[in-house]
Formats: sequence, C-alpha cells, structure tokens
Amino acid sequence: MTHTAPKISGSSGGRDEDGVQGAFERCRRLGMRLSRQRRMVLDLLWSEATHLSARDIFQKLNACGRSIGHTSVYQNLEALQSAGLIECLDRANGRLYSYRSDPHSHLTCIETGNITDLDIELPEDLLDQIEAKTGYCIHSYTLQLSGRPACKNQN
Amino acid sequence: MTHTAPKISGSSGGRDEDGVQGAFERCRRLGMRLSRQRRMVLDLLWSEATHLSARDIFQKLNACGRSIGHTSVYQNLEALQSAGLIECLDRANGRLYSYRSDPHSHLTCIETGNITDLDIELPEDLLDQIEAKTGYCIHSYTLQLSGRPACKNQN
DNA sequence: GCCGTAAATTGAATTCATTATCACTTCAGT
DNA sequence: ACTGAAGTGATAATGAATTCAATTTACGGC
Repeated sequence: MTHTAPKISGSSGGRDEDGVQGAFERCRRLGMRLSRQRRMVLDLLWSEATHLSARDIFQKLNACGRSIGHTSVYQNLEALQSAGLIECLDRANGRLYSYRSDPHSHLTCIETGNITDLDIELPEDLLDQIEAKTGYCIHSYTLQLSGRPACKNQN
Repeated sequence: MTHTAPKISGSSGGRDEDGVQGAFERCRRLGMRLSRQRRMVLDLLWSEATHLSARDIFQKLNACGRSIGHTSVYQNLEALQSAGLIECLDRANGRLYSYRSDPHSHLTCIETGNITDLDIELPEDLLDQIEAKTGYCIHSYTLQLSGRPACKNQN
C-alpha cells in the first residue's frame, strides 16, 4: 500500500476501460466458470453503479426475466467478493454490494442515505503516526464520512 | 465538529471520570428509568472494555446469575444507543456494541479480528478539500483501519 | 461436435439474529 | 398507597443467510 500526500479523486476507479469484459476475463484467470447467472450478477452490479443488497439483486434480475435462484445470488456475491471483483459494505440494515473493491471511502448523506464513493488518500505522516502509536502495520483503510448536502444547517 | 491538526490519542475517551455513575445520571436526565436490567447492560459494557454482541451480553449476564430476558437486551441496547451512551458497530457477522459513542476510529487486526479504538483527528485541510469536492458539509467521520501487528509480513 | 466431470445452480428446509406482540411488573411522582 | 407510563420477557414472527441433495451446465480434452 502506497500513501502519498492527501489526494481526493472522484468515484471513478475500478471501472477499467475494458468494461465488464475485463472483469469476466479476471474471473476466467482465477479459474472461475462464467455461468449465465454469474455474468448476470456481475453485469448488474456493473451497470447499476450503486450499492445493492442481495435481495435487490435477486429481485432486479428476476423482474426482467433473467431468472436466477436465491442461493445463486449469495454464492456468486461470495465468489465475486473473494475474487476481489466486488465489494461488500456492512450497514445497519444489511449488506450492500457494489462493483469494484479497491479500498475507498464512503460519504453517506444523513438525509437520504445515499452513498457516494470517494478515493481519499490519507497523508503519509498520519499513517506513520498511527503505526508508531499502535504497533500495527496498516494494511488498508477506509474512511466513512457522513454529512448533509449544501451545508444548509450547521450545528 | 472541530477539526484541528492531525492528532492521535489512545482509546481513553468516553470513560468520564465519574465512571458508570455518570452514565446512569445521564439516563435519568434523559427521562429514562434505571431498571435493574438497564443498569446491568450498561455496567457490563462499561466493565468489559470490548465490543460485544447482543448474544454475548445476554449470555454473560445470565451466566453469572444476573437474569435478563433476551428481548430486554435488545430493547436496552436500542435505548442506550439512541441516548448516545453506547455505540454500535456493524460487522459482517452481526452488530457489536460497546460503551461510549463519540465518533472514533477502529483498527481491526487482520489475524485475530481484535478491534482497537483510536481517536484520530483528520487534518482540517483534508476535510476542507472533501467538502469542496463533494458539496457536502461533513458532519462526522470514522476511519476503519486494518493491519497486522508488529509488521512481520510486508506485502 | 461430443463427452466427462468438476463446478455451479436450484428450491426447500434450516439456522439464527433481530423485531413485534402483549400481558404483566416495576418505577417514580402525586 | 395509587396511578400511569415505562420497562420486562415469554412467545411468535420476520427475514437474511446457509446448508443440502439432486439436477444442470460450462468448458477442456477427445
């Protein structure tokens, strides 16, 4: 893990130029079969750029005729996650999945619950301080922010 | 929310000098009754300084003769949480509760799963950058770190 | 193109944490 | 002590996630 000076970039990363196809390739290379269902799940998470629950995925797919079993959704989410193709977010009301998984931060809107992805790099000296203080070697981190849009109400 | 220069302090905050009694007081002031069960839950979370699941709490209390019902554990956790006396952490394998709730960060050990609390303040300029970039007014944040102790294996 | 087989799919049944219901008990103020 | 609201807790309900055994499918080798 490399940490440089503070840097913030929009929520672009992970969507490599080669599109979902690139993700399919990666599956192959990892020895995973590309079943119809697996493609469906991956493709849905790719096209919808949001965070979806297992239930959402099950319903969305079956709603538009693309039949998939309940169990397969879970198994594929599991498989894709351990393959590093999708990420899982634990929230109070369940787990949310989304495409891409390189560590990044989340900004949650207090009012709507909307989640925005952010690439934030922490200043290296801060990380050094943490490592020195805790005696741990920091492997990865993610920053969870919450706030309201437009700064209407300060506290 | 005040943000100053980067600062890291140990996991001390929240445990005000007046001990659990202070928390009991706060309950009172909020119009909550101090039932035997509520005191038990709060007291357990106070004395054990770790993060416990609802099940842990139920078992620990009943194990040592201090009888409490399953439902009461959940109801009290809910009440204490909305009173701001305890915090809840959503993890893949359920929710973990612990005393105190002012926003702070967590360092999770990759090997053991142990969670260490940290008070980390982000540099103000980083927060300013985020606000400028996103158009949100950041209300609070928490940093989730993971790493391994002692830096045995680098990657 | 066909085959064999290991991988993946499937729905039913199950587990398990959390929430809802509701009669009963307890707390705190008058 | 009386009263009403707050809290308790057995039971039941919910719903996400997992297991299971039988079936189907992807895909490298022929």
